[in-house]
Amino acid sequence: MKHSIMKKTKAVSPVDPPSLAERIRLEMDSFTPSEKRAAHLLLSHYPFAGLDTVAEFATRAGISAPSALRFVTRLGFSGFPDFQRHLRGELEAQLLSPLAKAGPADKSQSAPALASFAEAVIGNLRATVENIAPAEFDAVVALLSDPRRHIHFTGGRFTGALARYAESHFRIVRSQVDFIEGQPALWRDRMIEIGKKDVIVAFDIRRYQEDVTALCEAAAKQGATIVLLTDPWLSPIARVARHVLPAHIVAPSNWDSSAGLLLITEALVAAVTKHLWDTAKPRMEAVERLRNEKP
Amino acid sequence: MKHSIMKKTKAVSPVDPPSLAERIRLEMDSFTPSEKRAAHLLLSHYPFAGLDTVAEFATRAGISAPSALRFVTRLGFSGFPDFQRHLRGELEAQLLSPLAKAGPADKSQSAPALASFAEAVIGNLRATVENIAPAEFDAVVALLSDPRRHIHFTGGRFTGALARYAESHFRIVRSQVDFIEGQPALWRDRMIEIGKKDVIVAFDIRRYQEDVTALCEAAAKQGATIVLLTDPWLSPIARVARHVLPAHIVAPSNWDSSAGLLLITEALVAAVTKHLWDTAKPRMEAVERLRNEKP
DNA sequence: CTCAAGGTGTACCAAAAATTTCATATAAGA
DNA sequence: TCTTATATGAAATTTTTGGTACACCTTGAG
Repeated sequence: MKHSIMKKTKAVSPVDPPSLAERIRLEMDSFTPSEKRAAHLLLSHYPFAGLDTVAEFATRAGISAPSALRFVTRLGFSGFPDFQRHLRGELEAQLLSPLAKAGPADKSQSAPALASFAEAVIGNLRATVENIAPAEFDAVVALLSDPRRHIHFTGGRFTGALARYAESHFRIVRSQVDFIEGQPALWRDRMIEIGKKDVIVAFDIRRYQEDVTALCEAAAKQGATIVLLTDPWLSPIARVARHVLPAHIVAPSNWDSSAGLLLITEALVAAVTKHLWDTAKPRMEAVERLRNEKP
Repeated sequence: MKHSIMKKTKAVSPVDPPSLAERIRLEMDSFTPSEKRAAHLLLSHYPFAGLDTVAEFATRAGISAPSALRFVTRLGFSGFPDFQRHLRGELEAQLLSPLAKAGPADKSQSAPALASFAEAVIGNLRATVENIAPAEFDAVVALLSDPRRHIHFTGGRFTGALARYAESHFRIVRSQVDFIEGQPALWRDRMIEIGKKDVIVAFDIRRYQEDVTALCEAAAKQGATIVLLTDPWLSPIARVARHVLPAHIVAPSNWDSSAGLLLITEALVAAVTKHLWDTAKPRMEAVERLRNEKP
């Protein structure tokens, strides 16, 4: 009972944790006079008043150090440092949740390349989310969560890396996952294996690559389901795709930004992992175990 | 007299920005290696990392207590307690100004998976930008723009894809670019070629991979310059890295998000492309031409 | 008015933290 | 290559802090 409060160092429960302040308010009338003084000080400058030394805290509360000690002990802490740790923990959790904070104004001037680039990318992400129908997203999640399906990832010269990134995650979450190189010579023969049970997840943005298009068209002809991650102008693959998830890609650069594609990818990974958690968890544990037994 | 503590730290200027964090970012390149580590730790968990004891702070930063002391002294504080007082002061001012902001009423529940995931990622990007010293970023840009250097990209099982992504862009912008596979068997022999003229750009986030670390250590020993893209907890590679660019990676998922790493990567690509434009442009045109003449 | 029974503060001690010292390692300069 | 300057950490030292024992109040019941 006593120290049940402190275990919560990182529990990150969805509901706001019962702040210490709240508890103090509740128990206020059961406190001794000195304790009340301490409580009032703490509540009036919560939680900063408690971050000083005991001596400081006691003085400001108008009591003696031992009384301050007794106060925190009574709250269930094992000592003053323990009490402070808790306060800091609360503070950190509170400050981190609305981390949008983002310093105001001024820095834009000195804003180096990185900052302005980031703002553009953030704009892309927002626009990307806006333009994707939740239903479409959910449908893709359901598709990729179907254990009977075989999932193939592929992409172009730049986006191929994203396809790899996706594959390396899905490979752990579920079985029947692989990566197909874009060059026709490398997939021509595998195409015979592709059928209705297969899903192709293709990444393709402008300067659309003919070989990736060819791959998807061939697969579609065999009855495979195509999921396309592309830009707002839509890769020609869209013609044969069942699901299309477009991402905004324009950035203050000579190159396009793939951040939106990565966002969708990671969101899909997260959603599918959650969806398949019962089977994914053991798989992930098994992978961990295999990695750790280093010969 | 009693309450003097609360007000002492704030220089009640109407504009509050001279945050310590900002100053640290500015002076970053004038720091010694140990000081940089301390600075990175502090910035990545600002300001909470500094609220512990010196010993704790030093350990987490991977340096000794005296070095931590020297760091805060260098920042102009008379000692560690003084430094902590300042941090608390900033924190209090910051938390009190937009009072009652953080409405605990969160709509995250009703928001679709993609949207809430995007918000978290955007938060990560902002935090990432905040915590990278412009000077550090610029230094890396200069390094990667040096045509006499040979650039090698590498990464772990997930981040390897990002390294590939980086490589596929830089390869077009400049010469002397390649990708090194993480497994020791694949790079052992190449290591003889690595020397002072080489730059290793390593991607490594938690569940840090031993083989990537080994690669970097070996390369560093040969005199190569290491650039590290990692998370705020810093991969062990940081010990041998000349430049460290940390990205926030925590997302509402069972997996970490690499969006911050991608952001940095793309910003680097953009900056280097611009920097080398005179030589990059002809290269890019040549690549286009070669691609188009499809036999 | 006396006498418990908590409540509180003073004085002291032990523990922990901050800081200084100094030898060693590392990088810069000649 | 040899020096010199600088950076760094282990260990010793000093200072501060948290914690405790105990005596002194205060209060309320008999």
